[in-house]
Amino acid sequence: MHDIRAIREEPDVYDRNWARRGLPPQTPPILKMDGERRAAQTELQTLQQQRNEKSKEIGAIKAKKGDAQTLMDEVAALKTRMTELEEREKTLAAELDMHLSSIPNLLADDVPDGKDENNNKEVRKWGETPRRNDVKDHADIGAGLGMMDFETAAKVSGARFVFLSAGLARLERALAQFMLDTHTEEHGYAEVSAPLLVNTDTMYGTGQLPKFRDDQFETTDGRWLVPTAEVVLTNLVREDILDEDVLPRRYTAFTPCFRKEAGAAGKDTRGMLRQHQFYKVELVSITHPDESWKEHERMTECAENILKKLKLPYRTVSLCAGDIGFGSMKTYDIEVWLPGQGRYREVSSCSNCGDFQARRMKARFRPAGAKDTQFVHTLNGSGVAVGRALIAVMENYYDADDAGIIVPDALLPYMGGIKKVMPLEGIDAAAQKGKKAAGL
RNA sequence: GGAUGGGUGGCGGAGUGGUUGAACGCGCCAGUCUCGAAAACUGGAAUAGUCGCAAGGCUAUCGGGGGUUCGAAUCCCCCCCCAUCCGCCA
Repeated sequence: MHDIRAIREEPDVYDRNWARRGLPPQTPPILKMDGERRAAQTELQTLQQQRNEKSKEIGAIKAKKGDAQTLMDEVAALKTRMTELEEREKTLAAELDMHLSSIPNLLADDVPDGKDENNNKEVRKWGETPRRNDVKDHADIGAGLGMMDFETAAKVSGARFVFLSAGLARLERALAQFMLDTHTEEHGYAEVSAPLLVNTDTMYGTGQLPKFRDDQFETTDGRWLVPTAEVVLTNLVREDILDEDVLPRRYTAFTPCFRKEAGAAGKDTRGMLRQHQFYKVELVSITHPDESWKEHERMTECAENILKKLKLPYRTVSLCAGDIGFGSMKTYDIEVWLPGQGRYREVSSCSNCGDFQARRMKARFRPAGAKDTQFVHTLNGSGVAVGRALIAVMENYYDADDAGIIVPDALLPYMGGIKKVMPLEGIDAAAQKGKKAAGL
């Protein structure tokens, strides 16, 4: 959400910035609505003032048992116009609000120009990505293990769901726990177990609504399944006025995420890369406005650290203007190397939203000794997507000799003594026939 | 799901139609006193919008939305939320 007063003052700044995202000038219609709204409001307030004054007089006259009929008629006469103005003001305000809340955040100056992901700028790269001949894609590896079953998931739930079992399920859980422990014990994030169903105001606060309704699962009682823990963790400070010294606040949570993937028809249909439901460990920081850029770098490093500990090759890219998310001023995507695909794929996205979400949520802090409040800055990042990290572990740690997956050192403490996830007995034949995974 | 009781300023808590933006208490800020502090005393302080160069004015806000009325925190209707009890349940 943007500050309408700031837009009034420098509409050009806004239009120029939004143009980088490919938007046509937005401020002319905004300023027009705003002007009309204020005109209606001013006239209405004048009439309200008259009404209040006269009503007060009536009260005084009646207290003395006088006759106030003339005044009462006068006030009654104001009503038609007042009702008219009230409605006009309300309609215009709603329109303006709808318009404003559907416009994306301003971009930071150092966001690279560009139309789509091809223009993203690599900022660093970590790890070796040797060419190998014995690579396999995670869906094949999973089938070979007998622990990844899309057919049954389709029967039970539909497309874009999966059953994991045995060692793979355990590996997924180990990943989540490892990430959570790292963020809480080494990176200073507070662990939170949070609601997964949220109300409309909450979804509005972080920017999923009103614009991205079609991407969300809505319940029959008007609630929404969270598409990411960012939603709940960020809304933790909604409508709060925090003391300055409690900033920054850092939260982490391990949750399922639910997404309709409405715009992704036909994309990534193979394997479990893009699902309606997946696990993710999320990082959220609430900071002082002066600290958010530093925090953005720090958060990105925290996410990268997970991949380093897992010894998974990755690169970090700065998203270009055309690829950056709605609420973000600047975003780093961390992409992990997937040998099976021979390319890097996103496992984390770290964004600084500035005060964009804070405005929507009315999340503020009071600078020490100050009378007025200021909006906090909010940041979110995946630390990291568990499902995709599992894919990366499977493909990078695959041992072609025995079709097993070597457990990365960092995960050993969480695997109950399992050092390698091996195919289930008799699985080869079943897998080749396309039969249901033997582990289920 | 059923029943009952509630939602008022940072907090507690008054207030059932007319200068109530809202008593009182706590907390908070400034000052007096003090070497300094505490206590005591005095004063100050809501949020948003809007008009104005400014000083300042005005409007709205007592869970949310409608309604009655010249006038609503106070009356009526709908909704939401919270608490307790019953039922159900991991």
